[in-house]
Amino acid sequence: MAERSLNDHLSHLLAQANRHLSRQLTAEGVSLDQWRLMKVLSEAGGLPMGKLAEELALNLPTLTKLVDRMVQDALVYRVPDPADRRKVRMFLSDKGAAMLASQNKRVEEHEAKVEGSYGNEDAQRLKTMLESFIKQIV
Amino acid sequence: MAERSLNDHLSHLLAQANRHLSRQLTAEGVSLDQWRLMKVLSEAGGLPMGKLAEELALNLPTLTKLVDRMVQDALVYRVPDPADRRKVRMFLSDKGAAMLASQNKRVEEHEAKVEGSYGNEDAQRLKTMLESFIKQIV
DNA sequence: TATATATAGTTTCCGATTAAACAATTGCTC
DNA sequence: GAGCAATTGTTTAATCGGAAACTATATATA
Repeated sequence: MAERSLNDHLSHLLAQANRHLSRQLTAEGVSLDQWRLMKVLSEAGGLPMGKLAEELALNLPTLTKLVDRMVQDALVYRVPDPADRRKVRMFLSDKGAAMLASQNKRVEEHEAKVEGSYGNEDAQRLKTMLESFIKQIV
Repeated sequence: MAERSLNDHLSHLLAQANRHLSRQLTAEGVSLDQWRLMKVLSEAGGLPMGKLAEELALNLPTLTKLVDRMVQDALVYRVPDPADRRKVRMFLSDKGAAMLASQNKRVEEHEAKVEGSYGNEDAQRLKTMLESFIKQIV
C-alpha cells in the first residue's frame, strides 16, 4: 500500500475547510457558533440545552457558557420548563433575531461568493454529500 | 427565495463533520492537530514555523504553543536555521515518528470504518471535492 | 554604513474549551 | 412512598486559543 498523504485524509480536509471558512466568516464579523445557535433557535425555538448541544455538536459546558455570554448580550433567553424543571428552554430574543438577520446576510453573501467561484452545482453536490456523511458518522 | 435551513450552509456542514470526526479521533487517543503536525513533518521535515502554520491552518502563536508542548514530550524538535537566524526549522524526533506510526494506524482504521459505511467511492469523491474546494477558498 | 522597513517567531493577556465534580429534579423499583 | 439510579444542566480548575505587543534578524534605501 502506498504511503497516504495528509490530503488523502478526510479528517485533515475537513479541518482545513472548516478553519478557512470559519476564519473568513470571523473576518466578516460573524462568529460561526453564535450564528449557528441563533439560526437553530430561529428554526426551532424552545429547544432545551441538551438538544441544542446535539444540534451544534457542542458539549454541554461549552454551550452553557456560550449561552451565558449571549444572554448577557440579550441575544437569547432561558425559560425553565414547567413540566420538567431540570430543563431549560432557549429562545431567540428580538435583538437576537435582528442580529441573526444581519448575519444571515453576511454569511449568504460570503457563501455565494465562495460557492460561485467553486461552481454552484459542485457546491450543491458537496453539501448534499456532507449532509449524508454527517448522518453516517453521528 | 425560500428560507435556507442550517443544513444548506456549507459552513455549518463543515463545522459539524469536522467536530464529529475530530471527537471520534480524540476518543481513539489521537489529537487531530498533533497528528497532522507530525504527519506534515514526516512528509517535509525542516519546515519553518510559518510554513507549518500555513499547512495546518493554525495561526502562529497557537502553533508556537502546540510545538512547545510537543517539544516537552520530545515528539518534535527545533533547529535554528543558520542561513536565516530568524527562522526555526522543525523536525520529527524518533519518538515522534513512532508515535506517528501508531496514530496513523488508528486514524486509518477509523477512517476505513467510517468511509466504508459511507461508501468508499463516495468517500473518495468527497475527498476530491474537498481538496479542490480548499484550493479555491485559501 | 546608518537608518528605516519588513519578516519570523515568541510572549503576554484575556477569553474560550474541556473533563470532572456537583446540584437539582425526575423516574424506577421494591 | 422511600430509596436509588438516571437525566439535565451548571460550576470549577486546568488547559488551550487568539489578538496585539514585543524581540531578533534580515533587507532596502539614502
